Amino acid sequence: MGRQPAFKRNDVLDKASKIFLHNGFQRTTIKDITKATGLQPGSIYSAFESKSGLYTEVIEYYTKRQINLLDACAENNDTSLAALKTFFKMASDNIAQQTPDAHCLLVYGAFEIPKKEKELRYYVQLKLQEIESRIYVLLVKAQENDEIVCSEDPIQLARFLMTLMFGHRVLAQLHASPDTIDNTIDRVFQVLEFKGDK
Amino acid sequence: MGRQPAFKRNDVLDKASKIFLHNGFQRTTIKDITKATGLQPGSIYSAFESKSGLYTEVIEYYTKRQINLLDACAENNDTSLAALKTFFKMASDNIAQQTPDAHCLLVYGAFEIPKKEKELRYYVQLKLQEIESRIYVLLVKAQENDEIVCSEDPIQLARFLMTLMFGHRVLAQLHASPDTIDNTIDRVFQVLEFKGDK
DNA sequence: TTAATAATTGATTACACATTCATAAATAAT
DNA sequence: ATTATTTATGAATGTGTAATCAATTATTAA
Repeated sequence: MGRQPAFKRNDVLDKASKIFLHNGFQRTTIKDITKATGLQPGSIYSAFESKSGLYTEVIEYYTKRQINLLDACAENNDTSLAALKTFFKMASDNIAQQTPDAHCLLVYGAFEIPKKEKELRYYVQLKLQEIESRIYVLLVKAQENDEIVCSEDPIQLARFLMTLMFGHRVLAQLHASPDTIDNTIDRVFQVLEFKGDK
Repeated sequence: MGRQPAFKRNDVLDKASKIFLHNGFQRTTIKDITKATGLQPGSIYSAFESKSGLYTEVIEYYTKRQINLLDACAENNDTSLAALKTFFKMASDNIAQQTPDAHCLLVYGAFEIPKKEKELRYYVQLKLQEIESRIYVLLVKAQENDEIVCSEDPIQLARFLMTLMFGHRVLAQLHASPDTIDNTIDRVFQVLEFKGDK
């Protein structure tokens, strides 16, 4: 009973995520959201409570998509190592090509969400850890199959890969050249693959 | 002729840099600056023209200090490799200890300066390149003295180190654990030192 | 002393923006 | 049809803040 919502929640999240990804949390205005979605402020507030509330759901939506991407890599590659390489290569291609996906909502948020928005900041951390733990799982599998060096702690390796990815997200903001990015990736996987002596 | 300024420019820059480092460009208000410096808005505007103008000078001031740090490392270490290690270890200690210097004004700015502030963003890029080129010089020296692997392009190595540092600055925002940071550094210098087989 | 110049003061202005709310419109149960 | 319930509308509100400016104070040259 009652009037039907005139929008699909995921549509709004999708459009909002694109805007947040481009302008960040602070510099995205409700007006931007209304323009992109065709909704009025009141509708947005009744559906998401606040700008922070909307952002929280966008983060959830975004992270799900990233994890789906990682899962797809795991399915479509023969080895876990290949899956990881594909995942990182995809990200770096986006950065090199300066597509909208060059940026990461979570890394962006880590810098940009106001300090007083404690829950929001915490949530970002949580979501990055979710991604890290998926990478960890792939690394463990890769070690079990002797695809990568086994003497290293996979927890530390996962954090190393995350750190690399973070660095790339900074490069994305700086419009770094494609070869800088590729080169860095190659170097890091050398570490994993134990090929210091190439 | 005319009244004397009641402040030393560098004092203002120093105090402002601490605030910008903590709150970023966007969330630092002129009121914050007036509180920290004891100056009134009018004085700040007549001295620095605008918030962006002040920020620009702060960036210059900050970068000079970073480069002085790097130069000091070069002087106080026997080898260029040791100098680089010391420099990165210093930064990572700040991150691990969560000191104010855990954050980098330039990396922070890369994410956070509004896109329309084109000159400011460009300036940040420029300053990061200045730091990169100092690191490049040290890497070339290290190669000349066979301290690190010679088969690699020192330009790419410098960018690799910068990327690592960028990643660390993200970790700083996320309150990463000290051992995560140290571990990552060790791993990267393994690459430089060619010790895949430790 | 006086005039010319420069810096300081801080209230004021103008604007951007998150959020609200009274009113209107749609939907479903009775 | 009527009523109850939910959603949509968009103008209005309140707040925070970058920037301004007329009045004031200090400094120096003549």
